[in-house]
Amino acid sequence: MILQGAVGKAERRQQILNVARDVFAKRGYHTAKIEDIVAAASIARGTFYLYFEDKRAIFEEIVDRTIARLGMSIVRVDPHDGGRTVADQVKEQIRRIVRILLEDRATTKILLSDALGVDPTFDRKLLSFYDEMSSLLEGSLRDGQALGIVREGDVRLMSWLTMGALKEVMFQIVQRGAEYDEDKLVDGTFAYFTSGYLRVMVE
Amino acid sequence: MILQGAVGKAERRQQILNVARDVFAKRGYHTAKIEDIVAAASIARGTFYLYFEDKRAIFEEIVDRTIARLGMSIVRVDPHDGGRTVADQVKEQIRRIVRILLEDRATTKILLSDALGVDPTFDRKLLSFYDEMSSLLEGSLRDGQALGIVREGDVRLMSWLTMGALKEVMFQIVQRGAEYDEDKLVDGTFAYFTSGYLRVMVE
DNA sequence: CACTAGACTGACGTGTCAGTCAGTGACCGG
DNA sequence: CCGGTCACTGACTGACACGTCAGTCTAGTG
Repeated sequence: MILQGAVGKAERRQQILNVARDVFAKRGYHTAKIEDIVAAASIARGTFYLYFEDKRAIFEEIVDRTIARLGMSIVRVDPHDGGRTVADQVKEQIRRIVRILLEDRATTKILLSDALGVDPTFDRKLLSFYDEMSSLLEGSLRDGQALGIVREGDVRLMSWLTMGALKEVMFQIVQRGAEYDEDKLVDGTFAYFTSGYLRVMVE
Repeated sequence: MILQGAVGKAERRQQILNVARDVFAKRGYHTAKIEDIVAAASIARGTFYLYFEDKRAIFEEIVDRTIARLGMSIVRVDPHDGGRTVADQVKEQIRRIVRILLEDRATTKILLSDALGVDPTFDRKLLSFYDEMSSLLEGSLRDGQALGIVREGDVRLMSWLTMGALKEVMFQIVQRGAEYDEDKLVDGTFAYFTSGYLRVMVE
């Protein structure tokens, strides 16, 4: 049995990953130097490269993890679910997304402010993730329209508006390090989707 | 009277500015090299530096112009305006913003995808611009609540949701180079703000 | 034609970092 | 005690792109 000097391989890897996440969150991808990461992790420059291919690779791994979790969290709303109303299911959907994003604020900040513009290949990947999310949402909205629980109108536009609204709120919260009651957040957002906010005679 | 060889100083400056805007829009701030800009403008490296301090300066100038125009376009809604309903005024507000952003798509793309993460100082500037916009909106929403034309609820949250929704739509449109009928866009967005889209029993 | 102003040029010097690699010491099995 | 393995180190290298500046070219002027 081998007793590592200080830490095992997997632990070291995880440690570097965590430190790098914080550094990226604090300084942004381009401003963050490998030097900053290794200094913060108290390891030598070379050690970093024993665990990660290069700067981009570690960044990608950080972002990928959260993207994957977000992707997994999306569940199709089932209008015929006996126990739960559509409203509850939508709320739960919002809650799941909010939870994941607030759980690791550093990564969320990276995802929502720095991840775009790192590298053309990576950009495409991220954009297609958003596309996928958006398409899923569009599909749901179309189903909803068929069932009469979603207002008529351009579903693509609606899905963009919805994604953007959520993204911005999460960005603002992590950006400012603000605490926000999860229920208030979910309910407020749900109310927004349900009925907007402007109460004004039209026509 | 002096007749310049090919172009006057002001024209040259403007030419470089336009070319740089396109290059930034296409490649992103960090990927775009000064070399790309001067090549596209068919000028020498040195010439660039006769007109602009450095890369950051020209980028800032491009973004600043649009930010300033956006800032100027915001008009307070006046509920007691004889001729125009609140609804019309809000629609017009949306239309003004959409117009400015679609008028120069290249700059809009830069503003909404690359401008963050360029430089800590610049980041702060951009964030405080968004803050300002958001505060203005919050104020209007509060007024609206007092008048009973805006639903009760957290105005800060509402303003974030609103800004994000608009930003995302504009981003998607310029990102994809999609054509979108201005009226459909304005009406669709307005409808979203007015009444959301989910038609579902609550409680 | 000689001279000047100033717009323009592009080879060059320089700093910055990402990534490398020869070397060190700890530990282990024989 | 010795050879080997393994995690780790940090000085080093090379590429890249930024910004400069000595020099060119052209159009106006006397």
